Amino acid sequence: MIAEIILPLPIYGTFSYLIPPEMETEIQIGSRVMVQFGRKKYYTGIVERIHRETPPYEVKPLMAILDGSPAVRYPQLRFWNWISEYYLCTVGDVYKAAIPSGLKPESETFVTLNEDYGTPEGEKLTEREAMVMMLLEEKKKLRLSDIDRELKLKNTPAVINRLLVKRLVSIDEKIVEKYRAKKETVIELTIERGDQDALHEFFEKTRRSVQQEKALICYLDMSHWVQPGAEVKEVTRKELLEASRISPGLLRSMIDKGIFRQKGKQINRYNPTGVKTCDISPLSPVQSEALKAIESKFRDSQTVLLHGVTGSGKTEIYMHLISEMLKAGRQILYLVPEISLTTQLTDRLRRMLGDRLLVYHSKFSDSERVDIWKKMLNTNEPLVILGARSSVFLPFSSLGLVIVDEEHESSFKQFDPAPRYNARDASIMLAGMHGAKVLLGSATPSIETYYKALTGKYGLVSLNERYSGTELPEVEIVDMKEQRKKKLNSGVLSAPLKSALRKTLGEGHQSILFQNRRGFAPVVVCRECGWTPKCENCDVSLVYHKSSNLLKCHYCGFTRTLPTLCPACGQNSVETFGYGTERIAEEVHHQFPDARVSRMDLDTTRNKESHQELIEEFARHETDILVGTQMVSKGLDFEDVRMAGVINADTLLNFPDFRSNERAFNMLEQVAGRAGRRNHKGTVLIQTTDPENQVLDFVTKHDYRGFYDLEIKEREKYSYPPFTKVINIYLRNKDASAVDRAAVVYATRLRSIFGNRVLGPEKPFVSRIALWYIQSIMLKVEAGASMKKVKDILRQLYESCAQLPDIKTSNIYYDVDPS
DNA sequence: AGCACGCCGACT
DNA sequence: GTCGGCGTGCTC
Repeated sequence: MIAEIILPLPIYGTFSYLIPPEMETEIQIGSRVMVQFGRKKYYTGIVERIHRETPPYEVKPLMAILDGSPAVRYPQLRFWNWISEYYLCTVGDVYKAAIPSGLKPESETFVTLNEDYGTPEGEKLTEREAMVMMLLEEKKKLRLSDIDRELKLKNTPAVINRLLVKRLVSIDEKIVEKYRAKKETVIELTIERGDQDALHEFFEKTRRSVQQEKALICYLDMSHWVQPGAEVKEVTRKELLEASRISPGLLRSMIDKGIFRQKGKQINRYNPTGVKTCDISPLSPVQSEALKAIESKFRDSQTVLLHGVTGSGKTEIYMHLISEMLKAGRQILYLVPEISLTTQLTDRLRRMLGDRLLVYHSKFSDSERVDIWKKMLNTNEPLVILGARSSVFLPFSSLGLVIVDEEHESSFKQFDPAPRYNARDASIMLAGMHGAKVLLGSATPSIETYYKALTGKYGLVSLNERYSGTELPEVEIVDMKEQRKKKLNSGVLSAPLKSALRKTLGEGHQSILFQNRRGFAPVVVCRECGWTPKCENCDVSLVYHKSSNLLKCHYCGFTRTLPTLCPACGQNSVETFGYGTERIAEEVHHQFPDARVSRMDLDTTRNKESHQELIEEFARHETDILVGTQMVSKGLDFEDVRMAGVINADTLLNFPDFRSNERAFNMLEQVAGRAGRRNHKGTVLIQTTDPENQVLDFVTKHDYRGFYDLEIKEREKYSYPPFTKVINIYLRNKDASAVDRAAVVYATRLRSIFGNRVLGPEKPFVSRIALWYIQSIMLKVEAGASMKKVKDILRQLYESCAQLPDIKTSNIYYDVDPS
């Protein structure tokens, strides 16, 4: 029998392996298997299909089946295939993204120094061989990939092969296990429960030591040992040490005395220990009406859009729906943008759900993710998964409901690497496979979603009233041209923004300032000759970061120092211009020396906790003014925030693509939503040089519908989604002119099939990233057209062009439904 | 994506 | 000759 195996590679199709007879009974669809691929590599693959058609080539046997039962459920495999077809990538790409790497160990080549041989005197080594030997003498054993990285050599395998022939090194191919089960030490008494005499004896033994007695009492208390009827509760070493405040040495001596014994126990990381759950708060009349409406719409539509203004209490409605679905015994997927996975939301859900809540996102360690995966595989219980985009891949057993909060968020779309999927749309497909319902929630629904809701494809429920009856914030547009003319602004802060900050500060409230740019100064230029620092790998200018005194590339991470003398003309005339969050925070601090100013952007939230810490500090009102990027516009709901300022709306409004208006409107509405929650009307100030811009007008009036009506006309007029489907085709090459030629050829061929549905080729916004030159072609197909046909044509076209000179050396990839 | 293989120019 | 760089093709 033959098994078709999905491997974690960007190659189309599956690979056939022979199932050894002894594995025939054990193997199942979805099983994890270890296979040899090529001469030396071993990969973990997934069984997609089992059949008896012997292929016309030689097949290798499966090495092993890794688990007793499948690690991937059947509906998931269907889902993977759908993603790979719809988003035009390989199933291997989907597999790579879907499963935590701890579940897919693979082999690595290790190189060891051959001690017996040493370095023979007469033997001549080439320069590169000598370098490898030097490194090995220091480290003895290295991964092949480490040698590559350390020495920055090319073609390392060739060097290693020669050393191998000279018998100076040996290599071995080892399968590296990345998952570590978490172990915990549990403490228990060495006696039977109920043996009063023995217990008494223990007290005698510890009588001379206050500390030891304390430890014993503490244990008895924590384990409910002497409570009649109560079950003995497990006490971990850590808990006991913490509660009794005894030293580890003391515990050790009690173990030696034979009072306690300790044992290791594998635990699951996800387990929140014993959280008490409490009832959910009742809904307001408006909310219950909305809930009823949602439930009734679910009768005819799989997907319902809940359009509710900020602060209308959508979360409470979600909670009631979740509770109902749990009662029905089904699982719930609650999708949120990564950034809104704050403790605020998690704690709230935890209080209601206790350990029926599992949280899953990218800041978790891989082993933690494996634990959640395993937990879900081993259970059919009703559970709630709260997670970011990638949680659509978890092994649900019976999904009953998907909630996509902030459904308009572009971060639900993955852009790089493949699979370039949209978790919102994918989750709707996934729900379909499980017979589940989907609730999309947003204050500013995406144009596509709202269109589907208005045309009846989705059910629509609107919540127009804020829960507490708070009015929406007052928005003021500040004309920066006028400010500049009248010389009213100092730096980036206009007079009205400054006075609003002062007023808010004076009243003891908090403010948020939004600027969509990190770093100190985005423009660095030589006053004399116009030289400006560029990234060596990308087609972008470097941004000056003051705290590290470095010029940084925001695309590939390249850095260099800020030169004191201009590298082009040698003059002492390099200057920085423009404002990033770092500089704004500095300026605000300068203007308001008594205010506590904090900054929240990618640079200040690099590690797992710092994002949380900044938010908590802000929540405790230890910060008066918070300056930040996108991050400050999401999931920060604090009562004390009365003012939100947008430093510069221009970049937002002038972005060169069809979603620019939508993005700007959503962004600004969202920033506005931060100001004035619960009974207090807030103020929003938007600085711009284009105060007449229509988008701003709609933001001022908080008029989503007005914005939508205008935008949908534009989309129709210029044939953009939802009236068409967009597929962006990217070509990548390290050679700039080759990629240009390839793109022209490709676009010409596309045009001969699709006519004026093809736009481009053109250089994307950033036309070179990490040494790759990029060209893009846009394909717009009528919404009603058969996507299967389109995709078949694209695949055929690719195959017919693949051997053409410049295309052959280029990489081609697709972005379906770009965001 | 790796990885091997084979071609080609540079250099002893 | 040998070394190192790089393009090409294959992997069940």
